[in-house]
Amino acid sequence: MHILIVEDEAGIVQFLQQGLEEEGYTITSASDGLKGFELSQKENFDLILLDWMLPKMTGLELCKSIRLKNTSTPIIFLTAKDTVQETIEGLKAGANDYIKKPFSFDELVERIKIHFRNQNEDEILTLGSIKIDIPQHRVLVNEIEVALTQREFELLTYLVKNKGKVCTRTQIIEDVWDIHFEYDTGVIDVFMNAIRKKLNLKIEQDYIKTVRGVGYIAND
Amino acid sequence: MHILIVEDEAGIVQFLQQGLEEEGYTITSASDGLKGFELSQKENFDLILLDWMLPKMTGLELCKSIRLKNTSTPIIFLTAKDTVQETIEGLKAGANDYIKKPFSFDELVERIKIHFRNQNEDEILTLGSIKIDIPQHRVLVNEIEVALTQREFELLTYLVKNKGKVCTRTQIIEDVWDIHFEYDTGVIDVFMNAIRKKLNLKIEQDYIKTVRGVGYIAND
DNA sequence: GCTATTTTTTAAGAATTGCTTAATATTTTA
DNA sequence: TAAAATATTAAGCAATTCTTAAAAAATAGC
Repeated sequence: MHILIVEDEAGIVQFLQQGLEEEGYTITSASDGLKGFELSQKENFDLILLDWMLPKMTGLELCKSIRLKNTSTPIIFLTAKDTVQETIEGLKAGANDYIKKPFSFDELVERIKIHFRNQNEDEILTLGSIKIDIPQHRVLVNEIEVALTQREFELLTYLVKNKGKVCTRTQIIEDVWDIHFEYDTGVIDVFMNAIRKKLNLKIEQDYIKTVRGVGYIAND
Repeated sequence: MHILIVEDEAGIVQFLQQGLEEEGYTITSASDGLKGFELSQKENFDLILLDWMLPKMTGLELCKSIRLKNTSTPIIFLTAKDTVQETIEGLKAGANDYIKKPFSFDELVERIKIHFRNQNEDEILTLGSIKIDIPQHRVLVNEIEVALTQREFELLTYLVKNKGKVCTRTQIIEDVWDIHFEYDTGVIDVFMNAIRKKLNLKIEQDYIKTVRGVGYIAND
């Protein structure tokens, strides 16, 4: 789990980083709002911790900017601005939680955990007769194991997690390949082909359909 | 959106119920932990508000019990137990937020809204008996799927998004085809024809009308 | 630390699908 | 009724996707 900390006071960053790394998180930090924004666009973070008062761009502006592009990554404010009005303003900007300084580190950790709780809940995904066992990293078709490589597994899992929704090629490149710039390539096609072959799916009638000009969609 | 309030002080229940109903929520309340548990199992609530000190079963026990069966419904504690230890205990029991009394009603509302934010992401447009499911990229006429190509889908969606307004040929070429110079062609006609055929629309009386000399208009 | 193996990516031709044009038919309006 | 606008159809062309093979990169074994 990768957390972005945007905070200008080095002492607080150090304290948070050390504590959260001990909890098993990977930390990246930015010392001003602009750097924070750039980082948030370049990488996929699982959660973002935000101070309010920041150089170059306030936490509030940063929060709103992030939300324009991405509505799902949890954002937690961690700030000395402690009035009810400010809290409400922060939440309205799209934050998921608002913690006032001084705060308890243990409470922060608990409040972070909330957002990761239901993530590995779906440990076994299904798509028709296909079972994806995430902890065991295995894929079964009609109870018979099929060996997939890492990327194949990730792509399939991504499609199944978004079952019923079209996944665009851009989204797939962003979320599965973690590439955040225009990238014209045929990798997706190659991997889709490999998955279909290994899982023995026919293009026309089967679980993963091509949506021409857009991407792919999984459906039982 | 249906909210369950489990709280024994009638005054608080009344205050919450009235305020939240004004916000457009449907409220059901229980005055002790046991009733709260039974209700939570009988009905599907979208969110649960929980006091800690309750007759028959404490909020903490109730929270844990609910979580044994259901991990997704958001639970918010609303309690006078205000120490860090208690907060952590509440969150560890599976709650999604922990608000201390006395609290600001406006902040409570904002914190409730957080949990409903990403719900109306699934955009479904309608035009009479036609449904356009954007995330699924599907079009249904009387619940029967009709296969449209990408351009057909975009054109139809554009017209339906501008339901009730005339879309001029120039606007359509600009917004759907992304062509920003004078362009004299019959493409639009060809696609309108294809859409009408596939959706089985009659020209004269149906949902998409031709506005001679201008463009087209959609209306239920 | 080098080699063998597996996995990922690139690239290129084949197949498919859908877009556009153009030619013709029909409808509307003056 | 003639002229203009829209509807309809079919065919060539363009773009996307599929498939395969081989190169590049990463991983594992010795």
